[in-house]
Amino acid sequence: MKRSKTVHPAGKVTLGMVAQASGVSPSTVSRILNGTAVVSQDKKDAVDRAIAELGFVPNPIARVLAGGRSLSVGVVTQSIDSPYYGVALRGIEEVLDTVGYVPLFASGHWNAKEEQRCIDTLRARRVDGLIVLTGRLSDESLRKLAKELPVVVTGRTMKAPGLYALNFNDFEGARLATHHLLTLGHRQIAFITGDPVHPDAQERLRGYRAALEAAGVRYQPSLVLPGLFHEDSGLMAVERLIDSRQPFTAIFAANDQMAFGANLALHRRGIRVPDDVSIVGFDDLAGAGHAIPPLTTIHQAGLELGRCAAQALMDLLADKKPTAQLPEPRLIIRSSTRAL
Amino acid sequence: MKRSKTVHPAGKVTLGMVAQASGVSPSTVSRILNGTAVVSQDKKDAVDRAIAELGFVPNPIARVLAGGRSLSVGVVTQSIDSPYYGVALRGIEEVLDTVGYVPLFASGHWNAKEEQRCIDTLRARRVDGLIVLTGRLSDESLRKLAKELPVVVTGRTMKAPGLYALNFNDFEGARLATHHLLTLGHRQIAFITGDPVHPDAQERLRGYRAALEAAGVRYQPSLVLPGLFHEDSGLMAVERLIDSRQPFTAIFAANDQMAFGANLALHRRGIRVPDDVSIVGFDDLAGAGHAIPPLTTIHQAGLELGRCAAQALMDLLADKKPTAQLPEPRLIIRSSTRAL
DNA sequence: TTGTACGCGTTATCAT
DNA sequence: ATGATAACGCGTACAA
Repeated sequence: MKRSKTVHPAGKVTLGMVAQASGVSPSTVSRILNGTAVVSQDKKDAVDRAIAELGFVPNPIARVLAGGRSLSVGVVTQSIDSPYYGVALRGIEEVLDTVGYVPLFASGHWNAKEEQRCIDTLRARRVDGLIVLTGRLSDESLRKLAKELPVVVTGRTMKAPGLYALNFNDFEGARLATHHLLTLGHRQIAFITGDPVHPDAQERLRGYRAALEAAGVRYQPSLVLPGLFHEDSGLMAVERLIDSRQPFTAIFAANDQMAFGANLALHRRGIRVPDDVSIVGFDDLAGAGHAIPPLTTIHQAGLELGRCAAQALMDLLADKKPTAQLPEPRLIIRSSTRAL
Repeated sequence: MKRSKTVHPAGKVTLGMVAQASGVSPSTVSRILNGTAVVSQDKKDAVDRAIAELGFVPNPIARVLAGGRSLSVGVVTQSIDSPYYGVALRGIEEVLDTVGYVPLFASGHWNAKEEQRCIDTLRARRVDGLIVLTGRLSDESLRKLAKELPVVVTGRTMKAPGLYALNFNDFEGARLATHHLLTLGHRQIAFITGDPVHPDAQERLRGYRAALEAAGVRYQPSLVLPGLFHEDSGLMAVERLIDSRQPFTAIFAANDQMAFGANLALHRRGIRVPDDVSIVGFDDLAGAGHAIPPLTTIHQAGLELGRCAAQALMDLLADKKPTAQLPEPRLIIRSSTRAL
């Protein structure tokens, strides 16, 4: 058996060469490649063979310039190294890969202007669709965008033609977390909020209050501390809380990073977790299970988020109605909480 | 004052239109855009004005098809959500952004075949250069690759035309870590290795042994536990160590993730850190400072790695000799180590 | 069902 | 210094 020639990695072999080698016209090759029209079986076989022989790989650049699909989708994330969105990117990559699509990532850094720039760059590269992971863009600009190309957005609830929104049930997650603490007998539960400009942060606060109310526990504003979703803000919040001499037996942090910070603040003051105070986080980051103590938290499947978003976008691109749904938040009980 | 027209995000305005509007030929516009040749000031002014008026944005797709630069560079990382390489990606993004380049990320999952696929995909998209973050590709294939386009590779030491290699001093980092423990009076220092197929892992083992030797402490194979660079392997290594009843007062883990796992294993057995045993990690991940206790570790600037790699590639692309150098490893003393 | 001819937006080459 | 022209590799009317 003769082996076929070495595949040229950069794709020096052109569609035209394939056409020539198989004795058909370039259009026919193109049609076979894209399934644009019916082609007789024998020509198709000849072309397939030529493609294999020559190691032909379509040039995506030429393809898109000629008006075809780029088989790429733009992903606007906030920070390429975000501990939470990172796994979502992996989920996206995973499903795109199975259908021959390629993700193009760009970071908006929680800044509407930058996000818009990312989108412009991505569109200039002719992505077929766009996934926007949360961010600060207005619903309005997203709506407009969706008129130009399919868009999947996470972290909000909205409806628009050409757009699919995927949102977590932050309210329910926070309710679950607080309810867990309540069940353990805690009554003085501090809450470290996220940056209030995030709708998520507001929803989580609502969930906290709802759980309190349902249990007949009075809501105490002095127990809610402003946070910014990062470790240091959680740490400082707890230091302030301790200094305020406001008694508390548990802390619910609006995300794991702040829970880690809170945990450290407690540790520094010699307060034991969970013996003296319980902590629950939110997100279930990769590190949560290996923290000391392992953190009880709300699992917010980032991986699922990515997968669902990608799947929904593929549906949109195929003119199918997306049906992907995020799983409901789940309480993961580990070792940072215990009965009073 | 009349405002200029709304910028068309997708770039419907073409170079040809700009040429027409400013009364010059397309070639002249192109020349001005790329600085390819000298153009008279008045024509340049006219063109610049037209560009601004029309909100013209060059189409990168057409640009590259026509044989120009794509102003994009491919980055093959191992996992898009790697806690360590993630920040390197940020570093890359950061410097590319300042010079108008765009990164295209692809994940090789520590698999030479997949890495090669990534490279092919990236090259098909006509990236101007390539950054390969460590990985399993052979030096040989990298060398060949570098003949086709500029390549920057991290995690190995090699020289080849068109290629620039950037490597950490893993040996010195490990030596530093071990030496720190030795200085604190520890003599029975366990070492959790990384996956031995990584050259890094071998270097770190060498550094550990060298420090021991320099201090006149006997190397005990029973104190070195195989690990796989992730938390669970660190955890299991320590469980095995404890069960072996081999006495030890300190642990040096070849990366932070394994150190976290080790820490958890100790915690589960009621062994206190650093009171009973000291731990030092390697990498200085984002979470290391907020671990309980905050982890003493070797700082291996991932951000710098990314920045240097990007800078070196930009140099290569500009036909300049890259000079970027990684900073030497630094010992970060936090709270997981203490004198015996 | 298949082929021809043209266009996508830009850059390189060759004139001038 | 500037312009005309021909690629770049593919998709798609349109014609056959």
